[in-house]
Amino acid sequence: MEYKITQKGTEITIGSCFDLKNTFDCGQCFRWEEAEDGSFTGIVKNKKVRILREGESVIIENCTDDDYNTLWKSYLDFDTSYDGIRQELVEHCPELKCAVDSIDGIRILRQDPWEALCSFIISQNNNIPRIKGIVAKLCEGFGDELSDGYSFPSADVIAQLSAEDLAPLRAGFRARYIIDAARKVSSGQVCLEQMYDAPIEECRKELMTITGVGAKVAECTLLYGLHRLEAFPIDVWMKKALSTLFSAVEISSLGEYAGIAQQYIFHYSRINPQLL
DNA sequence: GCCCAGGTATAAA
DNA sequence: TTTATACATGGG
Repeated sequence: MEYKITQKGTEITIGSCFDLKNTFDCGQCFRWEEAEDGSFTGIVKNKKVRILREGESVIIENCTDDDYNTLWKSYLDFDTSYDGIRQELVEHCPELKCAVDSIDGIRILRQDPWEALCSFIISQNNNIPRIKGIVAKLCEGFGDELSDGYSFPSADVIAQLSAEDLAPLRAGFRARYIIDAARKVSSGQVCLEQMYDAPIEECRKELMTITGVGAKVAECTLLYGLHRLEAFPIDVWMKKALSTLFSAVEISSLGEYAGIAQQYIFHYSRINPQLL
């Protein structure tokens, strides 16, 4: 992806395959906030940036050449052609065309696996505004203080705490799940690092040894935290959407990009609730 | 007040 | 192995 450093920040010519709102506000992440002007501000690994679109360009403010190459390029997954994947999905599975066409510019971010695991534990039986609130309180309470904001606290830090220590988060029954996850990750009982390329069935099984991590949270962790694009959250809701909207689509036939297909199916059924 | 949130643990059928 | 319920909390 072509880029240049200007006085505005790092400027990347990307064309159409990056819609900020559809990417940062689709439920895959919980630490990006939209401003009135449509720009988004977020913190990743102790770095805070503001991102905006300007025509064919994406501008990342407060982003050095080094930050771009070592962090943001990967986080925003700029080496993956999402237009290509869309095309491939439709060719592979024409039934998906209406869903793929229903939303534009979604990218799957390469988030930190621990942050994704923790965030999706918090997300269970919860709504997005409150999930964001709990995650923010977790960072403010236990993350490192940065010049302007807080980092996401490490599993090692959370592992030292008890469920009572998390009471200020108002996370309810999820507090003990967060602690259990942190302790298993911190001790190495659950090794997130090796899940980038271990057989996905083994990864699922290992994640689900954590209390409070079921099929859905495990799948979201794999998809959003470990960039396993073949991961597919097969929950009750998605089964229903698939069977009513896409009876011809077999989950197994969605192949290596099932996780991305799922994003389109989810959005399509959201804007066509009468079909469910 | 009431319903619900891209769920999961636990206890019965 | 499949099917109900409780779960903590607060947004709409």
